[in-house]
Amino acid sequence: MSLPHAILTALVEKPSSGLELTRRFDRSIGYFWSATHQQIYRELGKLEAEGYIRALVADQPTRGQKKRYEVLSEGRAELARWTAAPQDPKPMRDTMLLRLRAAAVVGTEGIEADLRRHLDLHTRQLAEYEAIQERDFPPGKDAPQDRLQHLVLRAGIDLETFWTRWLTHALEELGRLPAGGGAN
Amino acid sequence: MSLPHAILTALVEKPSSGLELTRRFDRSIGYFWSATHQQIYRELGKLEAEGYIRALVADQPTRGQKKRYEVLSEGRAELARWTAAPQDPKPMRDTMLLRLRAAAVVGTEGIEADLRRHLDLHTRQLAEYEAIQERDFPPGKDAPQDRLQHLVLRAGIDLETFWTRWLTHALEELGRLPAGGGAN
DNA sequence: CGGTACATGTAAGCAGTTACATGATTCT
DNA sequence: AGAATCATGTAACTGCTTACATGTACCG
Repeated sequence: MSLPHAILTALVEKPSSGLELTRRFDRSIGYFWSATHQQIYRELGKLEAEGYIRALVADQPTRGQKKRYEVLSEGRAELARWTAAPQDPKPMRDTMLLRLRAAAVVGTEGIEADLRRHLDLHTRQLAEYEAIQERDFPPGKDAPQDRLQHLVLRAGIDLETFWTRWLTHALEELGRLPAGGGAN
Repeated sequence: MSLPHAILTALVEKPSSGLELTRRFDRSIGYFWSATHQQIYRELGKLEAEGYIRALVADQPTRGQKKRYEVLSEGRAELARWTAAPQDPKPMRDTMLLRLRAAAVVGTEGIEADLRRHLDLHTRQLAEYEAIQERDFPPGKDAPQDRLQHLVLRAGIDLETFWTRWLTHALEELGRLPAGGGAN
């Protein structure tokens, strides 16, 4: 039940239309909670029905017409409630780790190329995060309101740093292996 | 499409019944691909129907009767194919990061306790991983067949290390904040 | 007036979660 | 015989993904 709250957060930060939200999810919020435009439109409908947000539009027509949504006080209250409520961390689910475990029994044939590709993708993502950090959080001045945003960005940077290091290490190990088939 | 391959991997490592698989997912494979017993039984049925695995049982009855599955050569081939096939990394989805971003606009009230709780949970998980490392991969001897398994375990250790550090840092930042309400 | 980009939506399907049901075995 | 545990399943639901549909505005 996180998507509605991701949308509420985005709308509190700045009232937007569905497509604007979609773009913002691609840029910033989507870095840790991705969503497609279909999910967003569906969820906007629900949030409006529940009285958490309100559409500002010249009423009548509905398709192709731009709608701008804003958060109502009930929505803001729900977001605050959700933020404070305890939630268990979800168990990790990572396909690459699973594939390496599978490679241990069926052989490492072919996985190296994809490890390299992932390393490249994570390296790019890391560079993107670091560019954002330099732009939005230059060293020296550190406004207290921005501390939380910076903290979240730093999680992204540290995670991508972890992946680039781990993938590099994995490629080293793979190169040192007797090559080809797995155990059994 | 990862669950069937997680199950195939587990079954290649060791033929098992549904419940045995469930337990092994709780202990080891589930550390990076969790699954409940309902998912596992459903998926075992599909895998059998597709001719990837075979049940060894005294035929007739079905409920309450223990079934042991083994992987057929088609299943092994499918697993090898899947392991080598390129797959894009899934965008991250983390609720705690989302909550912190929400806290930046609706206030940090109440989130600190859950950050502490998560720090505790991740600290325990890290300790569990390190215990496994000491038991299964003692320093010094390093059989080449085990290198891949160790690599995967190390990913778990490094990830939990990241979370404990980041959560500690987050709690420090939170304590240094003007307390209570967010921006706006 | 035809094409492209903008903007909002519908429908179908799949994967994962939660709650519940049922049979078999073992222990007292 | 009754209770606890082992073992296998069914059903309903929620959330996410993929593919497609429809309308509007603008540009040449």
